[in-house]
Amino acid sequence: MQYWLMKSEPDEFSFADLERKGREPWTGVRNYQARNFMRAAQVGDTVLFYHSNCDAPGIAGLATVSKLAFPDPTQFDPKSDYFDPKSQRDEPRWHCIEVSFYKKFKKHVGLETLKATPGLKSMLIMRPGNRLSVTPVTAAEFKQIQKLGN
DNA sequence: GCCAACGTTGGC
DNA sequence: GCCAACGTTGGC
Repeated sequence: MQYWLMKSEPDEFSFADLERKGREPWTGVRNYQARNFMRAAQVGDTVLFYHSNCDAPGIAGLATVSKLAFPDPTQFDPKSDYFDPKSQRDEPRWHCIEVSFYKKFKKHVGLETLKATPGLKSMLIMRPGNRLSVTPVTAAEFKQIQKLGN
């Protein structure tokens, strides 16, 4: 059982959107490190859903991984923003996972709260300039964040 | 809108 | 394989 933090811009796709839809294929990740983390994700892993690039950056709630990594269909779609002409169908460059809504936090855990919590200073998301949209979270970090949210 | 950080690209 | 230029991310 692993824990992950996944970023999304709420203008594009928010935690409320996930709650409404139930599940969502996490397409459009075009960063090798983030892709590798998704390839490592297992069904049942827990996901911290982070809102980035918005008025109130922070963690809105929890999701779960509901499908193992599979080829991201948007890489083959010329009409998609995420189209990658260099990716071959028999050797797809990009993968995505499916995430499902799990639980809303009672309290939104804001970035400033994460920053103010000593045990969370090591989180990758805290690193200045970090741009990974998928990052692993340790069990200890997860426990603390869950406490903050409930 | 600014700007620091960092991944990617491409010339050499 | 180096590295400058460029684009993007994301907090502020």
